[in-house]
Amino acid sequence: MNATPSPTVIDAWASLVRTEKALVDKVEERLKREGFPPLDWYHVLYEVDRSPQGMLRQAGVQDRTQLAQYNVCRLVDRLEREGLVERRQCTEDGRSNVLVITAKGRDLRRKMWPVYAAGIEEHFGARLTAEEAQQLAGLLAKLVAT
Amino acid sequence: MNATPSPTVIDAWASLVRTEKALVDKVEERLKREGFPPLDWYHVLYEVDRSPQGMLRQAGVQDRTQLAQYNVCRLVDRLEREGLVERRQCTEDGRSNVLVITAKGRDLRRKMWPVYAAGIEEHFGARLTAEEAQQLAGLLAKLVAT
DNA sequence: CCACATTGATTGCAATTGCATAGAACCAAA
DNA sequence: TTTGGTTCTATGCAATTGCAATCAATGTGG
Repeated sequence: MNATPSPTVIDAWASLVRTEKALVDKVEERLKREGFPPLDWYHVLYEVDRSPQGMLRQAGVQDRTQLAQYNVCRLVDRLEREGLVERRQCTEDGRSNVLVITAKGRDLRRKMWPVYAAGIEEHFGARLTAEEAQQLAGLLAKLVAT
Repeated sequence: MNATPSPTVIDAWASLVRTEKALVDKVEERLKREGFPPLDWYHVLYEVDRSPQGMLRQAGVQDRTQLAQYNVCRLVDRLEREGLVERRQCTEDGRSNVLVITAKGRDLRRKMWPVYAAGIEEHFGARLTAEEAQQLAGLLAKLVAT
């Protein structure tokens, strides 16, 4: 049913996996070097922050970040412990939490961004033209079509 | 020194990170479903297997897989415990280990490949033409140039 | 309304990973 | 050949992740 992939495809796959890891490692390392928490913290804060009223259900975070449910749960534990988000009861669904970003959370996100951005630019943006970046995004988009 | 990336670049970056994770998760899930160990096991076995005489130093594994040094060490512990590779003293360098793949290791790798391959094909290969795959690999290659 | 499957969140326990360090072998320069 | 730096591997300990349940709230079909 599924034929074995062509060498071209295998090569492209390997490039994808290796390159992504190499780049993320470099970007993460920069964040760590500057004393910031891991990228996942940023991504969660970002998703909550950009949601209406700075609120988002845990399940929403899960969808947007692709983290496993129990990982979201425990990452939120940590964020909450640090005072970066709050968990509130959801009025519409008794099972859900609504996460609310705090001023401290917003502030951390704001401070992380320039460092994250510099990493993206150095290792990624600076190596592609605008057309190439678009082309890349276009190709990647084809891979997640439903 | 590092300007903030353009929206196009940020979008492409986000696509890269998200897409890679989504695809790897799907492929890993298939392996798990069929009772196989994680992808990293495969990658290590693969690298050792394809090296001359089925031997490779641990440091070589580290270079090729981009795993952290201590992770290679402990992953090799597990592989060794399962009888998939052996650690031997390196005759040329007293610090090094040489990993040797066993028959069992080769066998596992061989059995994992069709499952891995089917995952690559389903989630990746089948969604791209040969030209697109090449294009993608080309773009990714630009990102790791020294 | 009553099962019964589903969804959202949590948690105990085991496995893995990250961090910091150690220690041995090698290497290069004086 | 001694000193000091670097490479390669290993490990104790803490943090994170994965797995497999559990539990409560919803939703659904009869």
